[in-house]
Amino acid sequence: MTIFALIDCNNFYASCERIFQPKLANKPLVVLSNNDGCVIARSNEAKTLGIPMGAPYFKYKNDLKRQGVTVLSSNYALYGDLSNRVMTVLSSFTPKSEIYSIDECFLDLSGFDHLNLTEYCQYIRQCVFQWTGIPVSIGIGQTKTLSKIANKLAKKSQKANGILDLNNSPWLDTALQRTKVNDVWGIGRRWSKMLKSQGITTAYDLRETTDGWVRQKLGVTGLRTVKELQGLSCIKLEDDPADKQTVCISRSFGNPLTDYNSLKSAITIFADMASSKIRKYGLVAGGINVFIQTSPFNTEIEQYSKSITVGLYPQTNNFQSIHRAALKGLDKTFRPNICYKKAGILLTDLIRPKDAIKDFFHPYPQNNDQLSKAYDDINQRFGPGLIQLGQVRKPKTWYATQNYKTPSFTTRWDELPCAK
DNA sequence: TCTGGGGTCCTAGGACCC
DNA sequence: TCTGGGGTCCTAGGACCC
Repeated sequence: MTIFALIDCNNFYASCERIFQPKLANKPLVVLSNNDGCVIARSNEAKTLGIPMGAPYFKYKNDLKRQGVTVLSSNYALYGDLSNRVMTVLSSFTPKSEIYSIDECFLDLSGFDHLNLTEYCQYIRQCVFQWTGIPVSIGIGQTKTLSKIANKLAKKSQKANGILDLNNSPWLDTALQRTKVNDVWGIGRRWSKMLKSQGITTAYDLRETTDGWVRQKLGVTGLRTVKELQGLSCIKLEDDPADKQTVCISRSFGNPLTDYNSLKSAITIFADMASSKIRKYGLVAGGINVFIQTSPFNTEIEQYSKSITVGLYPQTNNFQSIHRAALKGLDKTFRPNICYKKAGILLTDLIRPKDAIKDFFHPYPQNNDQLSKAYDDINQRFGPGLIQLGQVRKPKTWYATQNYKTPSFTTRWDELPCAK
């Protein structure tokens, strides 16, 4: 029998910001998305004030000010670094673990049941807090889905003190009854709406449905979720993460773009970022998808959205080849006199170069050639974007400022915190 | 004025094969 | 008038996750 623990960092981005600004402790705090567009993280105090997830900042700006909420732009360098630290600590407690997202990690606790799991997890929790400053909650269950539910309840309950073990627990049914169906991992907005219309409102109700009905209404994915609720583990621990299949770089523009050259400049930067990313993974791409679109929120203007795929053959991660293909894609999607609000590129069909089909007439897939490597090294050493292909480095006019960003405390020498 | 970014998996339908 | 059966591959779109 398997036993899973799900460790989830409490209000992760907000907690990261508080480490270096202790004065923010116990005060309402929100973190905004790129371009300071909308709220993507909230401290408990901000949640209590009723600020919803995804709230557009411009609509809530005055509210937030009035209520004394601290507003910060997102600082991914900081969050990424602290995430690595938390994951490193967690991986030392069990031989098998899976990093599930920037702030979540599954541990396989099978074989640990001679211990009191609540006490063991309490110890893990204390270590993580002491060594990284990040508070976490831990849920334990016989399947990943049940450990998710346990985690959610552990966060809510004062009594739980951050840990809830639903493995062989007499409280399992009660826990499922107290979990709304839309809070079940794998049940999103559409499905919960449909389920509620059928009188299925809790995780407990969902667990009691018949297989055939679920299979018909929710497909094999939904059936898997129901089986997991029943205690049958269907979603395994992925402790050896598979290579990525796609890598995407996209941004919304602070100010919409209409001219070809601005768009070209943006797409060039996206292509550079994406190719650099797959070089880091040691992968080559077999295709690139370029997409540009207007704002779906602006109903006044003509809507336009277009994406196009350009094949890369032989597969490559060379920055010039990917740049060339990206611009070819842009030429095919671009139409003049349109207000573009968002653009991006997607590198697809990613493979390891050794897995490429050998071709008598074409060279071996290009992987980390000297020029690309020099390019990465320079940008790594002097800061991203120092050199760019085919354009003079200039301010990104299309990128609105992040007005409330804290320093990259842990990843840049010139932004280290200073003790006075 | 101002609404994130990056992923995965599944399914349905069309093109094409023998 | 009558028009098989079985399969693969690809793509677009829809669902979900954080």
